[in-house]
Amino acid sequence: MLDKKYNPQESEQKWLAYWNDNNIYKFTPDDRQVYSLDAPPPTISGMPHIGHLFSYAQADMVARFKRLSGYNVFYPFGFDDNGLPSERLVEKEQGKKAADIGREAFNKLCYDTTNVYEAKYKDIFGRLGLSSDWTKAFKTVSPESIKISQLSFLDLVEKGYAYRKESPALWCNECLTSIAQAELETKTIKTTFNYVNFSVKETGELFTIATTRPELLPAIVCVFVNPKDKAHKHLIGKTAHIPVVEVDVPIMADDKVAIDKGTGVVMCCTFGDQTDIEWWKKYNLPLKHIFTDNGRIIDSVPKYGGMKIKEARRQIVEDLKEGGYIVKIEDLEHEVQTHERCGLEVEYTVMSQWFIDIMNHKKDFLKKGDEIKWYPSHMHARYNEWVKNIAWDWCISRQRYFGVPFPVWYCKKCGKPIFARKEDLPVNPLVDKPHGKCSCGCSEFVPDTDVMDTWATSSCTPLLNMRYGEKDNYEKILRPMSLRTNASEIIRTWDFYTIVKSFYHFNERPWDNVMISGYITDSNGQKLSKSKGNSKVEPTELLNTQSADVVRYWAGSGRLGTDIMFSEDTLLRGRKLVNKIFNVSKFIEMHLADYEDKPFEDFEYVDKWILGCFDQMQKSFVKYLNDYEVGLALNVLEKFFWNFCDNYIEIVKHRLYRPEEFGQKPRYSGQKTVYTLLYKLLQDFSIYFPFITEEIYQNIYHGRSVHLTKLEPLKHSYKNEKQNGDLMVEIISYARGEKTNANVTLKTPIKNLVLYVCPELRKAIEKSIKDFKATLFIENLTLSNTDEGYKIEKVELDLQ
RNA sequence: GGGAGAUUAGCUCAGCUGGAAGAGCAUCUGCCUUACAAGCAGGCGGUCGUAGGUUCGAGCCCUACAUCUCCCACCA
Repeated sequence: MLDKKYNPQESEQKWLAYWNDNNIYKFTPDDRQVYSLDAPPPTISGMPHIGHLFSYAQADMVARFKRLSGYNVFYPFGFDDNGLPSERLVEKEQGKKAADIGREAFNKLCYDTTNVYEAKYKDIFGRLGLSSDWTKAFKTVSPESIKISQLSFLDLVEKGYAYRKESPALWCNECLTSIAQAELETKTIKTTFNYVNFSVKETGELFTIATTRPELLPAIVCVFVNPKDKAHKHLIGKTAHIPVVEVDVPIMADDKVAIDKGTGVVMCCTFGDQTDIEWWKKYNLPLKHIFTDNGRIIDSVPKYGGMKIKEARRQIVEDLKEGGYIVKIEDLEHEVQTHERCGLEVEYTVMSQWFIDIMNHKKDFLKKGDEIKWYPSHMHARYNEWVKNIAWDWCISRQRYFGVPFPVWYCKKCGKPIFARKEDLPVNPLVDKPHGKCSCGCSEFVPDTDVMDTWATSSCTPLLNMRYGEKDNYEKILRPMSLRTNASEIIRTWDFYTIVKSFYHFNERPWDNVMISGYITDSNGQKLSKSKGNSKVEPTELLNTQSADVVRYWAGSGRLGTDIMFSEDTLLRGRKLVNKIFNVSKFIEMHLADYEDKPFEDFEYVDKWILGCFDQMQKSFVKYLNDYEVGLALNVLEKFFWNFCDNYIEIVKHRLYRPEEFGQKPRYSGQKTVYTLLYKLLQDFSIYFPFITEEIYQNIYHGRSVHLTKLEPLKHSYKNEKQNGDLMVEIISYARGEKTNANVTLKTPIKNLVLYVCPELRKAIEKSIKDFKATLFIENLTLSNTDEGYKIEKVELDLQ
């Protein structure tokens, strides 16, 4: 028996335990077709926010739909707990930098800290009702994951897609590591545009250069002008003298210089930006690297050596002013590249690092992208845009501690790398020794002290899921996986890198489908994020005050890929819906006390009408879900459900209550209808509300779990009753309106109802005459004929 | 500057391959009706961002513009 009132907090705990104890979501391969989800392992960089609930709940809805559709659903959960995000969390909590704590101690802190947070994540996502197989949960920093990441790396080395090179790289002075292009974030900052006079050594002529980075004056290796620039082309071939630092550099020509930008003369430093690197390579310019790894000017630079970058900037401007070289200084707001993990401006450095080839295979990555179905489809354009515009190979070396180590040592004598043997993985080169000698005969080695980029590991999630390289693996069933789910911000990282790896390892797409969710925005329409501090409600608080089912209602509303506002209104709507589901179930349960399910087809007219409505709804419900449109599917389901409650139940209740008046068979027809439809409604709603539907299902249908049932269409589509049934409801609605307008209760009898109806509608009403009269409390009904539709001639209320 | 999306009722959002503008919230009016007052029945409320175009017919298709959001590129 269902309780008088539903207690979500109690019930949700109960079913969580039940699902867990009975392995309801456990994945075991069998003869069913597998549907596999590659859901994002959340980055462990702090507590999750409600945006996480949103996108993970949507993925779960798909998993649940596929399970109900008869697939054997593979839906593991993972934690992305290695790399910079976790390191920064620990540094923040400790109030110390990794380098000050020391590698070993720091790594231990990272393990401990991420464990604590993972338990919290697991608790929150569990409570949200994710139907994940937690026994298949993975961590990207576990020995198994390290092994697979290293194996993946070695495979790329073998195939020639990973290479080590001394090369310019993006460098973060705050995190003390190199980073990849995908980790950049643009930020608008206020700065100054400094117009500085340089002179031509040969003629003494002055010309002006505009720069936002005067501290780079000591790093200038060349000055460029556009060969078509009439004002400056005569400078080409001459020598520029740089004031203050007193250095001479050549003046050269390049088409890339924009004549109308700044002064039309550009200083080329090593390195101030991407173009500098291009020119440096193109013209084989000398290298003047003037920054230290922690953001200072190197000591060998006279006067400015040892200063912090910004300090040096101020000082150089001062010195330029003093020497009379500054023409003017303008305030400027412009966009700079910052590191997404810390928000600080990035610099460039030159060092030996591991790269994965991106630039030579862009076309292949685009092609693989074309083979994947993107939902919503315009997200494909975002992917294409990123791949087309990417300018660097993927630098995967990070000069950090907590992550997957490179299974590589370098020969002390000749510097040649020696790789770990695959059978020895996972290895830690700092502890383990390589197998054998270098080809030069030397047997002394230096370990690679770097760790891999976070994305180098998380791009392995399909590999982790299939247990790549293991004997007893899932390659057969998970190549490719069915669905990747994530928010749009990581298309360029997680999605892209996963495609890269899948292409290099298997020459195939990693998944058949990608489902991209939108963002949660605050009441001003701005994306919720920790850095903006506009995420006010905590997930736990939300789940406690609203119940998981209601939170999921909110998460499941709206169109796929569309941003959604955090809205109390939507939560209220969810609360009402969940409440209604419980109440109508209670009503139905009450009328099923003596019900015995047996084959029966001779339904009453109104019963066929509602069955037909359901059938029609169910078709579009399934269609939407097959397109991953969980929100639109919920819309049609919800609409049907309220029609079921407010119209059908109101009609059938008289028949259910009073068999002596209506007869046993019509009552059974009603019972069979509500029994059948409630079951199907519970199935449909179970995708969104796994808890309350289980509660009701267990009380009325007594199966193992509603989540292990199978969606099946009705035997018939009951199309014939749809149109005239709808018209009858219209008439009922009109008559109710008359009662409401008269300020009387809906139980007020109608003394006389006079209708003109078309022949088809007349038949319908006559077939359901008892239901019709009972619903409106009609004492006398007069039906007259008309050609088309109906006309309500008279509604005479009994106002006694 | 490049790419993507959005713009529909006071608010939050649906609106399918073009065919008489929808829901919830809010607001107003009734109603304790043998599941539900966290309910039920009704009412008010919209030049579908602007301007053109295609069409018998446009919220939907095309063009331009405006505003907002997201992603990218711009450190000269």
